[in-house]
Amino acid sequence: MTKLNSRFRIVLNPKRPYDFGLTVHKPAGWSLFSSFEVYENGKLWTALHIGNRLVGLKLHASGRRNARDIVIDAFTEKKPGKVFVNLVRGTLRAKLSADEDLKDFYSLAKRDKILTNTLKDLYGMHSTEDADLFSIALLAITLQMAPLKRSEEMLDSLIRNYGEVAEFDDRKVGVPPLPQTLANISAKELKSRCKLGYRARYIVKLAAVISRGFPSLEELRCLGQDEAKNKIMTLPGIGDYSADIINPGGGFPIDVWSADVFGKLFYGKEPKNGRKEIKRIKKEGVKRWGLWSWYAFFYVVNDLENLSKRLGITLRLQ
DNA sequence: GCGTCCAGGTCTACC
DNA sequence: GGTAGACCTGGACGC
Repeated sequence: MTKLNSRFRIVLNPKRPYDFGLTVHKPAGWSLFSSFEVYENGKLWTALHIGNRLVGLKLHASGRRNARDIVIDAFTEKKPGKVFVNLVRGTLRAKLSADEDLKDFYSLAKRDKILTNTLKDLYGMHSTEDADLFSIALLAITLQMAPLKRSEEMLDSLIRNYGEVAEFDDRKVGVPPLPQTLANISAKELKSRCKLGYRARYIVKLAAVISRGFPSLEELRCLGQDEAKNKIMTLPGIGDYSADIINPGGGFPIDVWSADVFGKLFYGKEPKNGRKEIKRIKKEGVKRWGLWSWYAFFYVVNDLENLSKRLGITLRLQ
């Protein structure tokens, strides 16, 4: 448990449209930085590592509905200097996509029979960047070959057993372990303590590779979508699907579940064998939405219930 | 209660 | 370059 008693405030003025609630607390239940974060009455308490320091965050929106700022109270163990405050500001500005312009995506979505149905519910929702490469890679690996409930149990167990707890503002938020922590744990121990199965050896190898030095999410973003994906796929246990989840440049991560969803949306029926149809459905999505494929995926899976009603089809929820 | 099947992929060996 | 088979665990299902 790390007590974070020093506090400073950052205010971000995001590019409009920007819906704070939808962006930091996605309708599909995706967390911003940690599965242990808390969202109550329009406020989010979360935590992550920035520049090797644990930082607790309390975020809320302020101002008129169409001109709202993001107000962030940041908590650290020791009083930060000006350089660190600027680092936190820049990091959060990027991770919260405060400078992102969605004009081209909305222009595409308004002309698309599927996406146009999502705009009413999700207008102003931005995709956000995960806390760090290792955190999102852990999520991707625990999602492999497991129902969502089991994936959540594996990830929660990793955080409870090996993660850190940030205590600030009368809240406690667990954050995923650092790669250097898991690089020194045996796969056997990890497997039995966190019920990870064969994924344990991937995670230990992955932790070793990242802790020895690997481009950060920020650096991968600068490489461009294809080059970043090729680089990410060199990581142990990370294949095509997981790389599309991790890639900060975006991807179209189709697995068996989403193959059912997009199969219905594209062809009107669920594929008979989802696993065999993944390639075809992925190709269709990328052809249809191009550079905005990730955003299209993101808007569809966060609006399944409403899409089901509007299109008159049953889309399997997560 | 017990056995079998299989799930929101990836890797490896083999052809 | 393509593909079958192995890989953990736990819930669903049939008996």
